[in-house]
Amino acid sequence: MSDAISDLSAHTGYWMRMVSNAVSQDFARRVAGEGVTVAELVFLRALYDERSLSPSLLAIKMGMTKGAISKLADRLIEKGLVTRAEDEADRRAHHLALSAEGRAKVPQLAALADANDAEAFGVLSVEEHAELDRLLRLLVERRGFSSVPID
Amino acid sequence: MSDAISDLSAHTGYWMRMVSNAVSQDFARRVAGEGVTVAELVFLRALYDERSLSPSLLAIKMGMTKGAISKLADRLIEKGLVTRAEDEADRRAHHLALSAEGRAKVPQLAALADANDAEAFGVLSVEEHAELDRLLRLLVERRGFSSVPID
DNA sequence: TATTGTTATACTCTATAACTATA
DNA sequence: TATAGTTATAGAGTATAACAATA
Repeated sequence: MSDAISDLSAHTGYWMRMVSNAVSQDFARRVAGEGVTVAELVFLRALYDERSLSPSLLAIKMGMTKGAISKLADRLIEKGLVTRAEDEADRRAHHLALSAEGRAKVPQLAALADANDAEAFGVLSVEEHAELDRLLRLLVERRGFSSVPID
Repeated sequence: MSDAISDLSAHTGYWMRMVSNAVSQDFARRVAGEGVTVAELVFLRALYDERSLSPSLLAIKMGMTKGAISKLADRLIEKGLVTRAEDEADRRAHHLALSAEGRAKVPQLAALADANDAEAFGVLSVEEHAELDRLLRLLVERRGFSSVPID
């Protein structure tokens, strides 16, 4: 028929995608129960440590475009979790912040993230889990990956 | 302000998504140069070892729905890489197969996959790379993950 | 002119379900 | 009735660029 070529499963990237996607999809299902997507969770989490952030800063922080931030913000404002205000000095600038409801929701979402990670990687021994962490951080460091990952 | 909660970067899943998405996006860019998406590549690769496959079997093999397979097939037929034929015995059934052009393209795409994996994980030592592989396969096995991952 | 944000467009992947044709 | 496939619809993420308002 045709020449034998390397199977997709010969690649580390193949297994990495399989694990990452499965874990992310589990996570997406969990947070969907709280009425948000994973991207929205990251957005809310980024605002949790700040009084407010501009769309531009948030875009850099999340590794997304300004346009994507606008859409996300629209949805979260619609859900009552985020507020948008104009800057008084520079009237081009906006301030995005958590509403009281949004701020209350972040710890619940963080607990879901804890639970998801525990379930996903709890099948590894403590040593294996630590080694996996080390290797992943090593890759991020050596390859220069950045930005919060969004699925 | 608010209670301190665990940072997203405390989770293995966070780093896994970051690495996986970066590697997948690199890969997507590479194969885009050949005019296909990653999902299309997996589709073509699945047909490479067979004379033909039904949409149903392909859906199971790729972990996708029949509807998604239909759309993918439409695009690949449009690109001249795949053919669709009716079964003579059971006129509900279809046969999806690689065109000559499609069959010629798979080894090129496989070479891109090889190169992408080498670049992505070449920053690890041979031992570290092997250990990462082992841990990922362990997770797939113990958690029962399945289906080809599509980004 | 440059910058801040929003809006518009388009494409991919995903999921569900309605629908057609055939068995 | 059940099965094989296609088609329709909708939501989410991504990317690019056009656009309005302000500096």
